[in-house]
Order: sequence, then structure tokens, then C-alpha cells
Amino acid sequence: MVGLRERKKERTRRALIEAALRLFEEKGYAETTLAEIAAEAEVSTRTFFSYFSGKEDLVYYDSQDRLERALELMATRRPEEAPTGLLHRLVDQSIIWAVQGGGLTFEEAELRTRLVMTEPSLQARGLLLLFDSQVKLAKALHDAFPGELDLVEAASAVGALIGAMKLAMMANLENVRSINELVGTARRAAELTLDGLRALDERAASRARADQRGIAS
Amino acid sequence: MVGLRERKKERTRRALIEAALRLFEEKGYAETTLAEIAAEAEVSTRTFFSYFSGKEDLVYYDSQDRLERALELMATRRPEEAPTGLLHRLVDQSIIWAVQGGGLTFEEAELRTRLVMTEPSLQARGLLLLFDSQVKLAKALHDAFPGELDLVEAASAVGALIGAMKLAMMANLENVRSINELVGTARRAAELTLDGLRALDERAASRARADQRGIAS
DNA sequence: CTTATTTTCTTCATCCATTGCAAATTTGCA
DNA sequence: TGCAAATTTGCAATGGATGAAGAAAATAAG
Repeated sequence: MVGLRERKKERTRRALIEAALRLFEEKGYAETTLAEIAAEAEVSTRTFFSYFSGKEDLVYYDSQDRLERALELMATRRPEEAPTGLLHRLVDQSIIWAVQGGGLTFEEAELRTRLVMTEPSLQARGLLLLFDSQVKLAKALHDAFPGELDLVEAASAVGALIGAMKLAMMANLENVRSINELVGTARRAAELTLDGLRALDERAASRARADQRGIAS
Repeated sequence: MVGLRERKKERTRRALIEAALRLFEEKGYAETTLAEIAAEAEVSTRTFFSYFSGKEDLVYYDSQDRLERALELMATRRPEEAPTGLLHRLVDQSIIWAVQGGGLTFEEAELRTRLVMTEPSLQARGLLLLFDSQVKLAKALHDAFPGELDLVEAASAVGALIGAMKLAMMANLENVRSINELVGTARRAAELTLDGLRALDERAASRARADQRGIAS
């Protein structure tokens, strides 16, 4: 099934990620050069770029995966489930994924969280990745409620939910001491926003009813 | 008041901005080097960096200004005004500022909008600037309603509002033909989200009443 | 108007991320 | 074992960013 080639590649990949995190911990993100990371992982600098498209993407190595799983979840709308119901499940599941931290040790995951919230270039790349994900999630939500939510409504819902969670976490950062408190902040922001979005549920439901009547007639 | 020094500096600043936009239009953002921009504006490459901290910041030269004006607006809460009332005024004013486009001609402003929505590095920097602004706006909202909105609520409100507007604009981009339609999308997202946030108004008002009673007793 | 002082600009050198290319190496398979 | 495909590597070049020192310009002083 998995030949030597694939196994070796995966090993190198992990080696690069772990070497990078180790060095970031020691000397800081900006102060660590790609040459050092590559040397630590025992590959050439050039090879680094056949594994990751850049220094930042190494840190977000699992974001594509996360997005795909989130999109899969968005395709599991249950009968009668309202938009906020589906979004609520998305929030719960995302928090679980976030807490597990993509196959990293607890220490590594914590370091990454710290880096991602403080290093400007990482913050910027993270926001871009998150934004692109949101666009796709919005389309997925729109598709999950055909004829019930238009694209602007779906995008507003996703943007509001994720926007609120993200900003609440960042703005409240100083009043938070543990990862658990950070999760708590995110959860509260999500509840608050989902409450506000219930009006959309009504709208979607009434459109669905109208649609039924249309088909029946 | 304004000596030769200041005037000259402002002229160079404008020259750099205009040279840059002209070149971006001709050859594209990524294909234009700082050396070319500097040459076009008749300064050395090194001087570019004493006017702007980087290639991206040139494009966002007016964002600091915008933020300051937005923060001023957030400090003008009227008696009895609810959180969503203040936020509604912020939305209206922001749209006005966005449409006037920071002292650029209509063509320049349009070019900038196009660049900012399509060039990944500009998108990323823009998202970072916007995010930092949101953190400050959240604190400003919190301060505008002392004892009525906690920081997480304020951040959720700001994050939801701006998150919804931004994502709705981006997700709906293909169905939009003019700047006016883009503004329409943003407005609809804002209405939708502000509607949902009215629950916060109630909560804030009841806390204010409780506070009054507390003081009265 | 001339000199001294402060501010700004330029030149030069350097670092580092990123990319293209061609040679060298490793792996999968016959 | 030997060949073809996939990978890795070294090398060179580009371009953004930054530090330092001296030249140039603007302003203040006399």
C-alpha cells in the first residue's frame, strides 16, 4: 500500500514541522531562518519548498484538512434542521478539532497557538486562510439550504459567527489564562451570535413551507 | 505652520502612491518592483521605506486615518442610544468613507478595490489591518457602554457585524456588477446582523436600569 | 547673506525568502 | 541488475527589507 517513498516523505514532513517548532520555541519565529529549519531536519533548503509553499504554510500545515472536514460536516444537514442548528454543530466540532491540535503534542499545539496569535505575518496568513475557508463554508451553507437561504444570508451567517468568535477571542486575550478559558470565550461569542441568527431560521423555514405549497399545487 | 519640508514630503508621498497605482495598473501588482515605483516617483528605493513600511502598506496608506475617525465616531454615543444604534451609524459612515475612497480619483479607487480583493498578499495585509481595527473598535464599543456591555459581548457584536459584511461582499462578488451593488450587499449583511444583535440592546438596557436602581438606592 | 544645525535622501552592503534550472540521487519495478 | 520516474540538491538570480554612514537640502541663528 504505502511504499518506502511515501513513508519517507511523511517522515521528512514531520521532521520539518518538528524542527521548525523547536527552533521557533528557542529563538522566535522571525529569527529562525528556513536554512536553519532545513538543516535541523537534515534536508536542503531547496527541499523545504517541495514540502511547504513557505515559512507560514508550515505552521498551518493542517488547515486544508480542517476545511475539508468542515465542508463535509456542512453537507450533513439533517431533516428539519435549521441553519443555526447546523452551524451549532459546526462550532462544536471545530472546537473539538482545535483542541486536539492536528497531531501535535500539547506543548507544540500551545506554542503554535501563541505564535499564531502574536506573529503578525502568521496572523495575516491565518486570517487569509480563515477567510478563504469562510467563503467556501458560506457556499456550503447556501447549498445545504437550497431555496431557503440566499448567498448573502448564508455568508452573513457564517461571517457573523466566525467573525464574532475570532474577535472575541482576540479582544479578550488578556483576561484569559488558559486554553480552556479561550475556548469558553469562543463558545460564549458563538451562543450570542447564533441567538441573533435565529431570525434567519424563521425566514428559511417559511420559504421552505412556501416551496412545499408550490410543489404541492 | 506648514514649511517647505512638510509640503515636499506630502508631494513625495502622493507621487509614490500615484506612481505605484499607475504601474500596478500597467503591469500588475506582483510584477511591479519597489525599484520601479521609486524610480517613477524620482526617489531612491531606500527612501520608499521612510514613507511606507512596505509594498502593501502603500496601498493601505489611509487605513490608520479611517480607524481614527471610526474610533471618534464610537465615542459619540447619544443618550439612550442602544448598541445597535451606534453600530448602525458606524456602518453608514464607513460606507460613505469607503465610497469617497481616500482622496483618490474614481479610477484609482476602483483599481485599488480590485487589487485589494484579488492579490493574496494585499488581501492578507488588509485582513490583518481590519482585524486590528476591529479589536480597537470592540474596546471602544465596550467603553461606550460602561457596565452595559462586557468585552466579549462588545467584541462579538463588532466581529459579527464586520465579519458578516466582509464575507457577504466577498462571497457574493461574482453576482455583482458595480460598486453600488457591492455596497448594497454590504448593507444587507449589516441589516441582517444588526437585527440579530438587538437582543444585546435589551440586555444592555436592563443592566443600565439595574445600575440606575443601584445608584438610586 | 553666511554658518551651524537638524532632517531627509542616497548609496552601499547585507540578510533572507522564494523560485527556476539542471545535475545528482533514490526508489519502484521489470 | 538496470532503467525510468520521482526526489533531492546545489547554484544562481530576483526582490523585499533593513542598517549605517555620508551627502544634500531645509531651517534656524547670527
